[in-house]
Formats: sequence, C-alpha cells, structure tokens
Amino acid sequence: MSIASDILRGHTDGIILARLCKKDSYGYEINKSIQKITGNTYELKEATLYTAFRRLEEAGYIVSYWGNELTGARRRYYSITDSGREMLRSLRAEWEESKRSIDKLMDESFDTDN
Amino acid sequence: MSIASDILRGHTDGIILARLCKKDSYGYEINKSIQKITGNTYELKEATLYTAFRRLEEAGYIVSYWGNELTGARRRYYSITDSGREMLRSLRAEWEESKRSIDKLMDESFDTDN
DNA sequence: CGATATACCTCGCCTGTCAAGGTATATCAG
DNA sequence: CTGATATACCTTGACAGGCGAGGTATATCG
Repeated sequence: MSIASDILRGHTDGIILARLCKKDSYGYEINKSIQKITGNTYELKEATLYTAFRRLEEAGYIVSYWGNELTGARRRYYSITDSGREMLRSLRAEWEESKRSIDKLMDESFDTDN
Repeated sequence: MSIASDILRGHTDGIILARLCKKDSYGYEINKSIQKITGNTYELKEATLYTAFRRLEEAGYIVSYWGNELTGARRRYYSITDSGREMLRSLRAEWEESKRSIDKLMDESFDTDN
C-alpha cells in the first residue's frame, strides 16, 4: 500500500531533516533509505524530494556541497545546520501532538457529549 | 499549539467521516466537537470544512438535508452513506499504516545500514 | 550495443487550505 | 434600543506542495 500525497505533505521536510541528522547524505541515497525503512510504503517522488531540498536550503536548514566521486555520477551532498536541527526538534514535537489528536478523531470508540 | 495546515491535509475527510459515523451532524457542531476533542489543538477552518463537505457529497460519501429548526439559524445536516463508511474504513487503515512509517522515519534512534 | 542502475534537475498542472469577505437569526448587557 | 457576541451558513481567489513528464550524464553487465 502506498500513502496518499496529501498525507506525505507536511512530513517531507521533517523526514529529510531526520535522515540528515544521522549523517550527511544525497538525494538518491535518502530516497532509497526511506523506501527501505518503510518497506516501500512511503515513497518520496524525485520531483518532491528535489523541491524540498531547494526549500530547505533556502530556509537555511541544510547546506549542500558536491561530493568528489572519482567514478560514477556526481552527488550533491546535504548537511543539516543548527537551525535545521532546531526545526527538526519542533517538527518532531508537532508530529507527536498531531498524532495524538488525529488518533482521537479517527478513533471509532471516542465520543463527546456536547 | 496549533497544527500546520500541511499536516491537516489528508486527514480532513477521514475526520469528518468519523464524526458523521457516530451521528448525523452539521458544520458548526462538527467543528466545535473537533476542537473540544483535541483541546483546541486541531482546528478546521470554516472554508476548509465547507469545501470538504462539497467534495465528500459530490463523491457520494455523505448526503445532506436541511434541519427544521423552529428558532435560530438554519442548519444543514450531513449523513454518511454506505460508500462513505467504506471509505472511512480504508482511511483508518491508511492512517495506521502511515503512522507506523512516519514514526520510523522521524525516530532519532532508528538507523539503516545501507 | 541496449538495458538497467546510479545520480542529478526543471516545468507546469492539480488540489486542498485558508484569509477575507459576505448573509441571517437569537441573546444579553448596558 | 443598540451594539456585541454566539450561532449558522456560504464563496472567491491566492498560495504552496506533490508529482507526472520530461530531460541530462556516467557506469555496469549481458
């Protein structure tokens, strides 16, 4: 099962930052690791991924540099900044909070008496 | 803390259907109950709510009818259809699945060895 | 030599959110 | 009686993120 793009939206930035918080990486690798971790459930389309990189770099959350591969295609590496780490912290908190809310709202047993 | 609109997106339909699965209701009441349940964390803006009703009704997931209030402003009630109940089942499943994936991806302790 | 994997990128469409604006009824304080 | 607030509905247009479709280049393997 693949996840609707409307659900992906809003998590893209956090997911990328979370990956980069582990280690510097590049587009292709990040994409593969996301697929691997989720067993192909969650997939960022390339266009989505690269627009996200532009957005995050412009916002100062990541910086990029070219790798010096001696063979194969060139890679553009990304590195998370302090400001990016802080953003990530806040996105994780938002995720926990929204998860709780959505769980309540989607739960069939939950009820109000208003 | 309020939740970013990019996270709301993708859950709006499911949340509305979940509310209507309990009982027929109308826009204003649904909105208030969402706020109450989540302690004002999750808030659908009116414009968003009413666009969602149009969308869901056009898709055949809900039907509407005017209430016969003897006093106060008129209310348009919504009722979930069989097709809507089926959609809700599938949205709940998608939520569980995406929650698991995003949890893994946002988790700081999780790692790959690729 | 053609297919496949790695690796990058952009353009333009589509869709859902929402600020801003509007309508109408009822209640309550001053 | 007047103004504020709550209830209750609605539309328009701007905006932003996802992504289909298209493109480039290198390396490997049958």
